[in-house]
Amino acid sequence: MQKTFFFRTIKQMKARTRFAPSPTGYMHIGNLRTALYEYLIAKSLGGDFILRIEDTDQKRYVEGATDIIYNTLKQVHMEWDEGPDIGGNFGPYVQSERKNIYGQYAHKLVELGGAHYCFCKHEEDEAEDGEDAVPVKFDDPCKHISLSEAKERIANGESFVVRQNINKKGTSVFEDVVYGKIEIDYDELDEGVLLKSDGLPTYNFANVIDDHLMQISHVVRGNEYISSTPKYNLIYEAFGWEPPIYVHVPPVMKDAQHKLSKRNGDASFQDLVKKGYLPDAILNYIALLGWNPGTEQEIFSLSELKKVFTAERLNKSPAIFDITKLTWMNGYYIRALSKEDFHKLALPYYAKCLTRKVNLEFLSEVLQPRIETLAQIEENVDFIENLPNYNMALYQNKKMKTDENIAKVSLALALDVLKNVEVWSNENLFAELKALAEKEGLKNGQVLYPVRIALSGKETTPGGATELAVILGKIETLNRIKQALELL
RNA sequence: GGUCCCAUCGUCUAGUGGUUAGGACGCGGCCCUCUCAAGGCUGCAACACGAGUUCAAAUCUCGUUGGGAUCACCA
Repeated sequence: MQKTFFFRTIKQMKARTRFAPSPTGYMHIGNLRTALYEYLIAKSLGGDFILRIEDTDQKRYVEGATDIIYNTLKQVHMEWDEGPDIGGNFGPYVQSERKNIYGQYAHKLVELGGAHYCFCKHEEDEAEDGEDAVPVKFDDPCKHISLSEAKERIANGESFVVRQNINKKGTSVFEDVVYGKIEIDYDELDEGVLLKSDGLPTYNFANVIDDHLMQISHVVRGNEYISSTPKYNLIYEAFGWEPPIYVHVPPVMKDAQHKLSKRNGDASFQDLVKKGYLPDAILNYIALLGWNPGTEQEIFSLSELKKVFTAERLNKSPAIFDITKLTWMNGYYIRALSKEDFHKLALPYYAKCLTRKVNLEFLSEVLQPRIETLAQIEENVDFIENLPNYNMALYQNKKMKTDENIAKVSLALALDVLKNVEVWSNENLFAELKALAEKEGLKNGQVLYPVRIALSGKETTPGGATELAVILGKIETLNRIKQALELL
């Protein structure tokens, strides 16, 4: 008996957070960061992370959008403990399937005095009175309709909404984990619609009902919800429920004055992945946008984050998304990959631009430390497929002490040597050409530089002369040198 | 406009009354070097402004300025 009680208490105190995106077909970076923080709060406290789909706005529903949500979370390995696809004890996890629940609670809230029925006609597009338009607080005449009359009109089939009552005077105070104490006058709150005429709830109502019913302990959301939080508290209060712990997070910005947004054409998680960013790197980067561990460590795996994350170290001020730093971090992750893993990731990119048979394994080795996004592969390997038409002036290099004349001589010498090389490895080729330079009284660069140009036709290449030779293979290497000799 | 919130290098940030204001990205230089990278070393670079409290303020208070959010049958 005692034991059961103890267990139950623990269970009720368990941390439970929820990621509640609406299926708009776009995984916003800011949303993903919120999801991460929700996940980390739950997991750092040994709790559960719940996925809930907020589709109460049927106008915004996009086909296939939930798959994007599932796939994104899977790609970054944020596994959810309950959700539409896997179920759980607090389902359903899709708001449109919870319509009846909201209806019941909405009517109950009216009985409790926290809301009233409203029959006002909804103005679709209210005329804007120019820039001076000062929103006037809506004073709902329906608030004065008696409950019995309202019920009668509803019974007669009249269209209605349930609208919140704000009867309190004075100041609402609540505590937020990141912003601290927030005070807002009840006068500022408007009596918003809770249940729409289509019978579905607005976010303002659904989130309260769901968060309570699903026993969510920490509500994490954008700070744009701060000003309406007192309204939610009023609903909790009317029902006699305990409000959750609030964690409002600042937005992720594109620049000092604009949020990162789909509307501005800013990159979504999918876009970044498409551009060659690694999911792990993206996740690591956004974790640090508004949070820091208090140490100087910056590279974190998800499991490391679970260990060190605390919501108390979340920042209050907005953070600008810096693609340059993400790119650096992505490069770091690419370099940290095993040879094999990098090669696997590179393969699809090779397939897009290479048909020539070359040593792809070795190509991957030289490429790995040289690129910061997988998309940079293409620009680095283009010369392999087709030798570009290059200017002979490329053979001039002061530091290497070469020019067209020296190139002509050393390429001819190199050709003779390479023709007879049997072991076509980087080490061996380098040793052979170095020996050649020494024998001929040339500087290493006077041999190697022209060879590299002859093989690539480019000023900069991923790898030196002998590395390119290994990638291209013996036959193509000899061909390209012969070709260069003809041009010179 | 009312209300709420925010303010340290260009960017992400550390800092909770006494620091040469630290780190990371980026940028410059040097080393290494078969080009370019990677790696190592190094340099430049910030407390928005003004009062006040205090022996002492990036840190506390007030104001100013700047920015953001919110005021939907969207979330």
